Amino acid sequence: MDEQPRLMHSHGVGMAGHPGLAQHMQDGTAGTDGEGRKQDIGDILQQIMTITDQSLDEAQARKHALNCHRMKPALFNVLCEIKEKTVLSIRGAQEEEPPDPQLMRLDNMLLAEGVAGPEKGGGSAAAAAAAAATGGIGADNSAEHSDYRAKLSQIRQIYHTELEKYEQACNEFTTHVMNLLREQSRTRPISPKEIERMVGIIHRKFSSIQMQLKQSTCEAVMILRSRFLDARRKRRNFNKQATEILNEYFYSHLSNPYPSEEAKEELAKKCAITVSQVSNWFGNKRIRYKKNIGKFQEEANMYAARTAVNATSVSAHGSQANSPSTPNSAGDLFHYACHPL
DNA sequence: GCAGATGATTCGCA
DNA sequence: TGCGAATCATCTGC
Repeated sequence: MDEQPRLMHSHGVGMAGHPGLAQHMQDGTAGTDGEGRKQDIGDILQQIMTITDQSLDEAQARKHALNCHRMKPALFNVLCEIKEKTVLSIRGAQEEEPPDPQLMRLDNMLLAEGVAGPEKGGGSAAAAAAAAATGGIGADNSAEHSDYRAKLSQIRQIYHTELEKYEQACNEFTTHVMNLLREQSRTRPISPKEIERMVGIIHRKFSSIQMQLKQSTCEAVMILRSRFLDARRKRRNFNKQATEILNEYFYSHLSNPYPSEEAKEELAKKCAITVSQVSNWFGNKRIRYKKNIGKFQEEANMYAARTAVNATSVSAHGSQANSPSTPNSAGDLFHYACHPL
């Protein structure tokens, strides 16, 4: 390709509006007949304007004819001058933009969820975090986690495929435009900066498409996550044994039904539930007992009786265990019943 | 299907 | 941060 025409250089001042052309004409490189010159320039411009309407072969032939045209250098100089003026007016318009905060947020979120960046077990950390947030340890967790992981991995795969597609399309389009500009630089002045600017415009367009992709990926992850959390909300009643253990502790500590952290941990272990479930249970129990002592009286009596039997048998064996499930005394029940929460 | 029971969540307070 | 209170959502027995 001919590199020479692409160079933009300064020109003398002469004819108003087209000083380069004037100088060019004055130094004898152009024709002498004024009307003929106008006609020549009119022709050459017309050919440039219509070159894209022609077939490839026709266009190639025309391009060749244009490149060899005797008026081409003069026209090229004029275009160079017009261009310089235009460039001055647009200079500074393409300064480096700061990174888009929304894009940064999306990137961070995709990274945190394990969708973007290196694969970290397909978002198992996120699944674990979601599970931890609900305080559940259910036995069926692994199945739900694997389901969550599978779906997240699917989202990740789609995201990366689409991203790759966009990047490929962007590169192809950029190359195409650059080739076009190089080709056009044979007939009109195009500076490297201008090409750079055009590439920048293309990249910005494609990055806005990428942002949409990132946004919809984030939405998909959010929906998946909320569905996962909703699934965790499904409650299961504790088994009878667990309820017995919790009730025994509650009624044997009626004067102060607030288990310590250690006691909660021990109860959690015995009942095969989490500490937070123990806390929930005691919270619910206290409030419901307080609201309707009469209704719970029978239950309280039953556990009090059981407490008495246990205490007797324990004392008979000469040892007074102090485990959370070991009831204190029936006095507690009386005290609590008389002094409700 | 309905009412009551029950585990979980949320919010305000100390 | 733990608790009480209100509320939600689901389970369970009828």
